[in-house]
Amino acid sequence: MGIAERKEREREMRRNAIVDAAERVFFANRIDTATMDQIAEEAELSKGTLYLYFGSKTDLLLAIQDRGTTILAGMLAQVFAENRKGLELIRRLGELYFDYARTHPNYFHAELYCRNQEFMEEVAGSEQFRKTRDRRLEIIRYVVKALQIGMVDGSIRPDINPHQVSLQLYAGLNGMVQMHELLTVDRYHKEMAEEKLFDLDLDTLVPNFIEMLLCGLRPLEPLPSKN
Amino acid sequence: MGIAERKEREREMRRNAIVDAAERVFFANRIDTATMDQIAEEAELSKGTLYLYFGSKTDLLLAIQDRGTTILAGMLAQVFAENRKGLELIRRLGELYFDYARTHPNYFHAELYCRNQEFMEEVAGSEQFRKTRDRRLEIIRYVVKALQIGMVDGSIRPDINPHQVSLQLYAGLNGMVQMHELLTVDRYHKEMAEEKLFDLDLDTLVPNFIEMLLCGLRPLEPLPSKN
Amino acid sequence: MGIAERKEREREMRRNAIVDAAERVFFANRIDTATMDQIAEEAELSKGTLYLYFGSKTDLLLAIQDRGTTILAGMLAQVFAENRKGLELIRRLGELYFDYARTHPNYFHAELYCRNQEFMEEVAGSEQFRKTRDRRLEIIRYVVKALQIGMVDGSIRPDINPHQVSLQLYAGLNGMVQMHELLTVDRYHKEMAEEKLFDLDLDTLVPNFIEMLLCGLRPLEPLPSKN
Amino acid sequence: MGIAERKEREREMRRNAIVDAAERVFFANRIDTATMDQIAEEAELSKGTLYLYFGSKTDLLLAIQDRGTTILAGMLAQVFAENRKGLELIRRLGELYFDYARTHPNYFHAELYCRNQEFMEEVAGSEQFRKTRDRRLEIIRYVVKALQIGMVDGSIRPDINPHQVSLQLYAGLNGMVQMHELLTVDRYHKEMAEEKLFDLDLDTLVPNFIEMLLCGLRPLEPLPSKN
DNA sequence: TATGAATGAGCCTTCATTCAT
DNA sequence: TATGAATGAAGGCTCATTCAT
Repeated sequence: MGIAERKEREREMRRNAIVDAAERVFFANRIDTATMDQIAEEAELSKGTLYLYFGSKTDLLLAIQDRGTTILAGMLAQVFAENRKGLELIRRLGELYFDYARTHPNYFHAELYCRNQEFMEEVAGSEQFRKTRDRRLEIIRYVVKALQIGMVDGSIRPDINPHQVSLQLYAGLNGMVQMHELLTVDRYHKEMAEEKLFDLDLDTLVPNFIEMLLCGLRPLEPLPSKN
Repeated sequence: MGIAERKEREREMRRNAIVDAAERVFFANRIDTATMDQIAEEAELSKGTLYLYFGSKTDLLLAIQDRGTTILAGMLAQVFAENRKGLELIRRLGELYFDYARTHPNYFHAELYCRNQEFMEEVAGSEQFRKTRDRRLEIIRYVVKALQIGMVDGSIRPDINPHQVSLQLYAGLNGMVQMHELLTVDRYHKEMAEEKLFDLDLDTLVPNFIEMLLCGLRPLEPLPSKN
Repeated sequence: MGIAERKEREREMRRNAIVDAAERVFFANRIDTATMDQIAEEAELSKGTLYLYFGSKTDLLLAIQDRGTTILAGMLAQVFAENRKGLELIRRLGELYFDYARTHPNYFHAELYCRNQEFMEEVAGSEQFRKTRDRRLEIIRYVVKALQIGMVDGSIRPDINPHQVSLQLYAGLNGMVQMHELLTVDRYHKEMAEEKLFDLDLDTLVPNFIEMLLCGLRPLEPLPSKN
Repeated sequence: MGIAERKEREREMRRNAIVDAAERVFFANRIDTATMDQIAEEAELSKGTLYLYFGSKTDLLLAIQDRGTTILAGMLAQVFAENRKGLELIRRLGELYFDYARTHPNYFHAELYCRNQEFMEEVAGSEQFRKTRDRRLEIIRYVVKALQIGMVDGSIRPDINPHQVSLQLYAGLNGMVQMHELLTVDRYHKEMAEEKLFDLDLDTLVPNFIEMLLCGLRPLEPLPSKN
């Protein structure tokens, strides 16, 4: 018994070590220039061994993405521990997503890298992909859950489709955070921000956007209650 | 004189013919699998000639993106011809952006393909890039303009920073439309939509999102006016 | 003693089981695409164990070839049980070789696969190879034997060198049967046969060839006997 | 005009130079161990250039085979210049095939290497292959032609199917020459020959075999000559 | 201006074999 | 005896870009 378990444990550790090495390589430079040779060297393992644990370079990237998503899911899960109104939960989820993007820029960046038709077409069918996709859906389910809570406690309009809106919030916020990343990191957008082509405040850009989104969720008529 | 002009005209035509060919190739399959050989053959030109007109394969892609942006700018410009309130202009701009994505999926897709750190890092410094970037800013300036109009005519809250908000609207809507594209095209998201993992209506997803954004732009207190 | 014997017996059984598995894998697709991993899985054994019984992948193939040759030898041996003239024996041996190729195409094919300089160079020196080679010689000795019988009973020219001729018959027939296999199996030759590039009858091709060979074995002057 | 021709000529020369280099590499060691890197180095050309002229390593091998077949065809063609009876033509064709195998062992060896199901399956469909195959058929057509001549001039039985018999002669002789090559070159068969396991005379082995084949072609009735 | 032959670095993946346990 | 994780060399092929003509 113990022996099988130990083997399993060791295998898992090695798997993790490989992902660690892959992260270092993928994150060191541009993701698309990383090579399996580099990763093998970084992991102090032969290239063949890499393929013992991961079917392809892409699977490795997917595993990294998975780590990121797991971290994010962990952050979001805690929100529900506190007792809050639905709208407030939504705000917190949004803020945490932004926090995540800033505290784990590499993971966030890796996700962006993978989120395009070309990449997905290549990946479709991989086992690793299915796993990653499912974990991804979890994230959105948190939003659905928060919306439903809000619809019940009255902090959110009761006439919305929580599935539809969760996706809108997720997609919209994602676009905003992605833009924020580009403005922060990228030479081109940096210019735009710094050269004052536009008058921007990078610190409030995303939080304000979240507030903007929340406006659309609030119950339409606070007036009747006034009566 | 005439000679120089004719030469210039001819050069421009050939340039266009090359971009035409590049489009056909890039759009025929996955963008990332297109090769300069294919483009040269499609253009019935030698590979060397391609490099006489475009510094790199990337520049070619940028030129295509530029075409798309030009089309979009043309669509948006017309909005201002009509006499509307600022908020209404914003709505129209949003709707047109969505229209654009649906009626020119290839151009839209090309833009998405280019909007990532890896690609931009590679492109930075290219002449073509500067041109494309500027045209891109034009788009956002339309939003700024509409916001300013609205701030004056009272249809939009006066206490916003139009630069900041224009970017929020642009980025947020972009994220939403990108998601819409994935849901429409991609197997993975298609599943999500069709298998009813989520209860979605792809036709109203984006329009409703636009309305949600507008909520945040409306003047805060319609109440006083009621009194 | 009993223990040592049992162990030996068990070892032999396992060895056979491995060859069984190897056959299934080698014969399932193209011989050259089979891998030791596949064989190990098919044998429900670890790869390491395979190497406990066979020194190399090639040895495994050699063992398979050996099986084929053993089958063939068994078929040929029976010919001598019947009481026939030498020339008739030769005819029967030829026919049986053809029968063998048709009834055991996989074994025959494996032999062809191994019968080339490249393969043999790699194999030379292996124990398994020596064994296979010897069994192969057995086959030719049957031909020698039949020739000698015929030289005595007058059905075959007495002025031949039976060693030399046995090899000629073996090699010539082998070339013919190999061609027959290609014409039957291979797309390219199939074309040739079917598209009537050549007017061929695959059923009589080999038998007629055998008769052609027999012509050269018959005593030169049937005339004197006429007197 | 002249310019296009010169280019074409240069291209052909380079193509030839590449095949030259490929020959040197393929023939230096075992055919199956040659690599494109080696060939590129030998040709003092980049690997990429190789692929400009040949679609694959296999095509290169096919081109070499083609050279061999062309040489053989050239040798055989001359036979018909002389005025001979059909049977004599057949004998000459057989002798020349053997000559070819001895004077161009590398080409002959290359052909043997390619003549197996595995290789052909891989090659099927290649342009180069079609060319090679056609040239190969030419060879057999010479045999058909000689047979037909013999059937007319009475030196060959008139009741044969020349297509069928040509293939039998070709295949049979090929098997014999292949065996001769193995006996000459290969360690294993060499042993057999030298250790007197068999009493063989390598010099007469093939010629005698040809005579044996001819026996089957002669008109059935030498009887009339008795009159 | 136009050509297209040449480049050559680079890349992912495969697999027979070994060896510590 | 049996395992299976690890090896690592090998290998065919691609393609953006250059440059002599």
